[in-house]
Amino acid sequence: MNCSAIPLIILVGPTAVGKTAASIGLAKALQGEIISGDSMQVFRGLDIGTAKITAEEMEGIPHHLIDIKEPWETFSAAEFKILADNAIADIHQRGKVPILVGGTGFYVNGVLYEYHFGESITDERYRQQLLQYQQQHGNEALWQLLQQQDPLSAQRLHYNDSKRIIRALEVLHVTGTPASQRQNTVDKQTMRYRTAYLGLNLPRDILYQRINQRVDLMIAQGLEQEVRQALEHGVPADALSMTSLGYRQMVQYLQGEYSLDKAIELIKRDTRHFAKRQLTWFRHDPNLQWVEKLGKTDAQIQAELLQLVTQKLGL
RNA sequence: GCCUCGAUAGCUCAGUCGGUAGAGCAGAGGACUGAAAAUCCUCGUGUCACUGGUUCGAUUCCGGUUCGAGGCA
Repeated sequence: MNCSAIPLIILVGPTAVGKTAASIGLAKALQGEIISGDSMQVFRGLDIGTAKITAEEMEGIPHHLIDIKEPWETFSAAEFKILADNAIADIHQRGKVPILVGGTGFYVNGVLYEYHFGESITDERYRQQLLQYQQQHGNEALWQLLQQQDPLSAQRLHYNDSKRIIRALEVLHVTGTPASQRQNTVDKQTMRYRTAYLGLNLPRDILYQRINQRVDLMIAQGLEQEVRQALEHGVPADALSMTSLGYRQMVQYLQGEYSLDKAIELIKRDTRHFAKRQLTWFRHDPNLQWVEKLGKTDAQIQAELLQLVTQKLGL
């Protein structure tokens, strides 16, 4: 699909860096609409723990791909790509500027670059079988299975990365072709849209401080109650949405695995780890232009972002 | 005041029968093709509290000092 004529702004950055606030400024200045590029804000009812933007904070700017799934449903990068493409086309047709904002690097890449996800291919039962096999025979035996059936994929995957090994086996099982053959090599020279790709960043220690503070704020806002309600409303404790930061630890706390203090500490730590992984993902993208927030006012940051957009897209 | 125990990585601690040290956590770097807030890989960091002594050599043994914990008066 060639959409390369459509202009797109993408704003990324680690969690808690301040993407949300910055995105509103951009949208206002550019007649934009926002598409959330976030794997967890798609779930209804998960507001506090995902730091979801509130109606007031939106300031009238339309937001897409937030609250589109129930918390017991699943979601994927491939589905995100389809929905995001549709939203971008729709926004563009109405004469507005699409702005993709989020921290899920994999989702962003699916929209930005040509990833061949293919048709829907999952087989829950086969996955369960493999999981059982893994529990009985261990990680290396599972890897051996892949080594026999798709040596190329096996070579790329560490034998402990059982999640990806299971996926590779599943792909082969369902489609009959090895994952290594279905996957294309991504050419980062070619972006699918006419894109201004921007990243917001802060020095690590300041970012970590903000994360710690934000977790405290989430607790004060009633994260515990939000998780309790989700569970009461029938969201399984092992649902995809409950594996995310904040929810996973709260569920374990509520199940009596450890104290609330311990849960808070773990949420902070795991969120710091997450921010670090996000940085690793974004850092190596040749198309991403960084804006350092340190020592600048919101207005200065805004001006800098706008300047980069103008430079790139001529908007 | 006396006695006992402790002082080793940012934190919690292990260890060296004398040859300058190691785990976990924190932290750093990396991977990522339909679970990605997931999953996985790699990696340091030290005046071994201070100060004398014994010794070829002391973080390790002995003495003293400081700090901390407990006990006895």
